[in-house]
Amino acid sequence: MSEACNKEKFYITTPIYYPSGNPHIGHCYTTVACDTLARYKRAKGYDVMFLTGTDEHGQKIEDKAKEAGLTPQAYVDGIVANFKKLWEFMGISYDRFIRTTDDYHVASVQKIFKELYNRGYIYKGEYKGKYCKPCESFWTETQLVNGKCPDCGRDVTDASEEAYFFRISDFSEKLEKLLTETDFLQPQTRVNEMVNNFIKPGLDDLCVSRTSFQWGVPVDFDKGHVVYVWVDALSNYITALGYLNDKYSDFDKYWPADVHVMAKEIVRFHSLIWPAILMALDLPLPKKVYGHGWINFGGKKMGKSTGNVVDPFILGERYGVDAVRYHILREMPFGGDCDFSNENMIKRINSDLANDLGNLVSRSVAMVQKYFGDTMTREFVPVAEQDDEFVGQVRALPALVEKYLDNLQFSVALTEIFKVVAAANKYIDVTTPWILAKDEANKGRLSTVMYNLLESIRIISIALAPFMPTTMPQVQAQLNLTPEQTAWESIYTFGLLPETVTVTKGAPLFPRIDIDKEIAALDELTAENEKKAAEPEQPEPPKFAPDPIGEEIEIDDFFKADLRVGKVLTCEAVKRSKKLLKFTLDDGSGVPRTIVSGIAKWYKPEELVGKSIVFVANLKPVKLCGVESNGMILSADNGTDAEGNESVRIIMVDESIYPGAKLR
RNA sequence: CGCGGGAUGGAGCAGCUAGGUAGCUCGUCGGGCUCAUAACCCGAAGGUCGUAGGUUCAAAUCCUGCUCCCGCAACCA
Repeated sequence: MSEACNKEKFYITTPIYYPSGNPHIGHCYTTVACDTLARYKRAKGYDVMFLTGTDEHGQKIEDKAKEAGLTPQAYVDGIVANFKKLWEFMGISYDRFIRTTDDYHVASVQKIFKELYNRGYIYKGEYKGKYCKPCESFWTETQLVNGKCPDCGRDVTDASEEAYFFRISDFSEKLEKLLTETDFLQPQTRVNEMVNNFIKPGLDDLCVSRTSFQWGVPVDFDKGHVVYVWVDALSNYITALGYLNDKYSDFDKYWPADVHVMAKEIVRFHSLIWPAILMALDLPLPKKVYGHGWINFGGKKMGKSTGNVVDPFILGERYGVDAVRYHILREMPFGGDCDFSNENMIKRINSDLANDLGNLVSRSVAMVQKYFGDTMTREFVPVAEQDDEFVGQVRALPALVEKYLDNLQFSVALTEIFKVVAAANKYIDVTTPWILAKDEANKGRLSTVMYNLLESIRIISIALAPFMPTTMPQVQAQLNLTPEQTAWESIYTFGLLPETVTVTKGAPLFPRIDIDKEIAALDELTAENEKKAAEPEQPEPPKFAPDPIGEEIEIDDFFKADLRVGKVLTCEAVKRSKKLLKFTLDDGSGVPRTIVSGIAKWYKPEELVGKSIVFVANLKPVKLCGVESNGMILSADNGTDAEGNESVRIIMVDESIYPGAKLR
């Protein structure tokens, strides 16, 4: 048996990110959290597999590539390179990077799909939707724009597309048990959401193949079908270990995953679909799925704080990668969301990293040098009432850190570590080394105090190393620690540091940041970026490309639609809806007509009252968000504005036209 | 009555599961120290714990109504 076989394994994954745009601070949070955990487990002696990667298929990528005038592959290659660059920059120690366009993954997915089919969990059915003939595209109801094809604006027809479905409904009882009776899904608060919203109403079988786009893994036994996201993306967690492929061969070693980490919006897929797929394949389930919160930028402070700089490259360059890693892990509470602002980040860096930690190391090392020269030998002179509490606190730290890290409570673990940093600063105050140094008779006591400080710094540096992998080795270098003295297990032994220590003063670990100057600099940076972003827009006149003219129709087709003029009597927002406005119209009939229209984004209700508009009068009524709508208000797609937001304007007509007048 | 989360001193949060002196960080003010990155240490001011009721000897904590925020879901006919 090789040594590796005796080690316990730890398999941790980030989601595979969707490279439809460049990586941002949110991607960083998940990945840094995983990296910290991976480093911690490695330090503890686990055989760690840390997987990350990219999910590169699907319609959206196909579209984005077309927009950019690239092939989908070329498009994703570019963005994936940026992801990899960022991870290198952030010090992410992933062991493997999977791309869903990797040959071995594609081949495995085809086998998995076939296997699910053979087992009877995937069946061919019909995917009902809307079809646009000229575009040969399928759309779901929700993709339609004003009931028309979002691509060309032409009418769509009810149609069904042949598609394969996964019988997730077969697993709903098992899934409910998994979620409610185990701690599979963390934090627990997410469980209710899953069970109430998805399992209790009944799980619909999942559409797992599409024919409406090509950029995906082909279903090898049915031409024209492409595997639709779920089976393709989720199975990366096993194909990357070599499941049904020859590229790797450590599936047996690492599966099941110890934890899948992700942001909360994709918890649903990982806690319902993924376990169901694994159940269907008769494979063990991951031990834990952890959904963390989001980094928001909403909470704008009073004052004129303009846009925040959140580009991780810029932040890392200005403040150091470790400071950024520290901040996001410290700020994000277990399970909840946090608000990101440059101001808070700088405050945090200054107070925690520069003032408390950096300064602690700096003053301690400086004192040793000043009072003993570079090398100090400890003479053991304890003073119980000064030392015991402090040393006890340092000794208690490792257990706390491990407890919280094992539970993915990064911010709490950091809080505990920094309590010890504060205690060390206080210890200096209580023991007053500068007074001891004045009397040669106190040299022994002084050496004990300094030793205790250095030893606490050693332990702190080990505890922080997974969080701040660049800076902590610098701390350890100042104490000239050996690998044995920085090994994780050495954290338990207060007093491992030899009696004779040599120190080497280094540069400040975290230079203090002048907050006002820095905010000003960042604002300038932001302004520049905004200018840059705005400039190229200006030379080009606001572009408006009318949609192509639709299919030829007979005049009778036109007269099928009964278009009328109506005067807006009242207009109000529909409750619990973001997009809808509810109109009552005078349509000439004497009875007010109610129409609901999705134009809340472009008009305020009050500005429409009294206007004369055109509506389709003989449209079949439907309920929208609980309100019955009798018709459709005509509006024009008016291109996109400078920021790329689409614009929609209502057709308004001459006030002199009577309500109820028919258009032709 | 779709599901869920939140409302605690100027700011950001903890405390609520198992009711009983309201705690932390930042900021402000005062003091101490001088080893240190104008850093560190101590102290003080500052809270009707969203609102109205209820249970209880006792409620930030349990129950009910309400208001406001935020996610998810739904919704652009």
